[in-house]
Amino acid sequence: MGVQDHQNLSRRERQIMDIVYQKKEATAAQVLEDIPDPPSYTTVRTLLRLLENKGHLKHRQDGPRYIFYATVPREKAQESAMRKLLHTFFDGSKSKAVAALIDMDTARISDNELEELDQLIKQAKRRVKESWRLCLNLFNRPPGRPAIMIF
Amino acid sequence: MGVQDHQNLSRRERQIMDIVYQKKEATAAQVLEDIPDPPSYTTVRTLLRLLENKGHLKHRQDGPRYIFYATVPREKAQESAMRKLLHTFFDGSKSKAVAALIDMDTARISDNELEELDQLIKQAKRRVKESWRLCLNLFNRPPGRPAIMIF
DNA sequence: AAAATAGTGTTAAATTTTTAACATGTTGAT
DNA sequence: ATCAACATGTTAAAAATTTAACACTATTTT
Repeated sequence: MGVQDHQNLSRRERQIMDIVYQKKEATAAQVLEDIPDPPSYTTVRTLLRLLENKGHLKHRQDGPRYIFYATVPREKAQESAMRKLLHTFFDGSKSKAVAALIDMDTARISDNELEELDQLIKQAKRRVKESWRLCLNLFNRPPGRPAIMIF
Repeated sequence: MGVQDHQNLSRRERQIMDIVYQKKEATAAQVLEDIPDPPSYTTVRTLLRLLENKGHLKHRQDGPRYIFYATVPREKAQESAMRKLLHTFFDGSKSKAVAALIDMDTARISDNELEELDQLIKQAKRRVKESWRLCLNLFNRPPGRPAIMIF
């Protein structure tokens, strides 16, 4: 039990875990940079140690300093966070979530991101050629009924 | 300022807000039913009142009891929650989020949901016919380049 | 090598969160 | 109309979170 409950984290703990997940790994100083209403540096370190004691974080040494990373791998946390969001705001419906994503407008996008997107699109292309199950799954439809797909 | 920060909620406050959003509105008793590691009924009521004082909830009367609902409308909260998720786990990339949604497998789906999906698909169909801007937006691409879209 | 800098660990106080006992009012059934 | 059941409001104690001072160690700079 224990570890996995992203639920039972306190406010600060949650903020820190989010930062660590966002940055993949982080030092105390980096966390401090990103945390809202930042407390003192010492406080951040205390919280990091606390999270480590609770089993949510581990660290490796990098010269004199600690680099912290989550024990639950990003993909796992990602999925349960998405699941939670789906449940709380989209009645568990993936299609509704996709619809919301489509409607969202994003301000700007880096060249880096653009390149990643190209990769993703290429991958998706391949996968789609390979099988239609993705589409059916996306809309949770039984294989019998046809799904509509724009690509 | 103030209200909108879903960030600054304590653990219990967050749990309650999530339940209220998930159920659209809820009485103290209903919240108690859904809350993990449930405290006493009195405690739940205290928290609801607290959240109302802080401006996160309002209530209307239903006979003898209060029915609570969020002051920030569901769609708004939805969007900022999605944005937060995107930032924390998907490097701000909508396409990555969609990819993750596609890969997620859901256990089962109700007839009700199925019907809703049909509606959503029909709507999307219409919108797509109307404009390709949706697709471009989804992948954050400049209008020049052609986009690929899975639907 | 001494001083300054940047890190860690310990400890405990201040604050906030969480809890629930108790008092009170309102609805509904007998 | 009285009693039980079920609401709400007030209040304050208990627990947990949050904070940071202080002591110490290792690197880096002068």
